[in-house]
Amino acid sequence: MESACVYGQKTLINELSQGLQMAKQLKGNLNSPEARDIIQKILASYDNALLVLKSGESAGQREPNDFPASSLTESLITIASPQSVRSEFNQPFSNEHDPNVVSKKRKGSTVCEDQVKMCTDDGLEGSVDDGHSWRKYGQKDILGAKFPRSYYRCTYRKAEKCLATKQVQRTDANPTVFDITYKGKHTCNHHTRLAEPPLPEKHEINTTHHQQLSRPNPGEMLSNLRTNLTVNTSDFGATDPHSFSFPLEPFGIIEDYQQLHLPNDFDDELLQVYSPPFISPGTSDSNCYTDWDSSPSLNFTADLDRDFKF
DNA sequence: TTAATTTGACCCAC
DNA sequence: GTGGGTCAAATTAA
Repeated sequence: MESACVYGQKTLINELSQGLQMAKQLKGNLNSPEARDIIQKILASYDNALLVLKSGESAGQREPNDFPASSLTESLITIASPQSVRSEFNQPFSNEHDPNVVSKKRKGSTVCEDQVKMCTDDGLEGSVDDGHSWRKYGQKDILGAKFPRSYYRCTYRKAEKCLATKQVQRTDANPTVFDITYKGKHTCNHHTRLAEPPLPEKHEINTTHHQQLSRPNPGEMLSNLRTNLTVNTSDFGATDPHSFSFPLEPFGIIEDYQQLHLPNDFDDELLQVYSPPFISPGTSDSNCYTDWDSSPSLNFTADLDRDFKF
């Protein structure tokens, strides 16, 4: 069983590697700057996927079929459990979660909290959108961090007394990757497209169920990748150089979950709980993965109807 | 005109 | 005293 899973992961790595090589070949054949830019994004996406997979493999912390049913669609997303916040990029993020660092969190701020890691394709903080409307209320330089931390609160804080806040910080190692900490729960009714961000209590779902619902096997992932991951090369000249994407379709993601042969007793609530939260119309040109239990995971979402197929 | 962002100051925990 | 988090006035954008 386990060996089969390992085989599946190796296969996935091999296939991704092949795709990487193909993309490189394509890069050599296309001369337009736009095409090169787009292909560079393909390469970056593959690199990310390989990095994630290989890191998981080397760490040996997780079986290959432990990949959650997330989508590698627009952004690179990692969801860390509240107590185990650790960047796979090996850099500190929130001292609050480091047992070796004293927290200076204000008294009484016992709101629920959760963290995710997101990679935006354009590297813009504004691309980080989770379906909620946020208003920036502060920015601070953080000790030991290259980039300042931004503080956001719900736009409807006053109108609906919604106390949800989030902190967004660009990681040192990879400026296109953001560590995001959510604090508090949205009490407003202004979701634009998605369910709530993952909240701590939602991570407490029993492990068995968790694994059942979130572990597509690599073979299926690869199959989906082959079937659906396409790149339109027919209109390079007319396309915004930054518009290439593994398109992000929130409800497509839900469909992906369903494609993963989830158990029949998989209920809607849990489906929402494990739906990737960071999807927005404004950030539709990067890729994402979701990581449960601080382990790498990968899934390609793909309802692309492009011309080019790997 | 209104809403959002910026930024320095302030508050609080350590 | 230091550093993280928040406030609120000033500025900018829509």
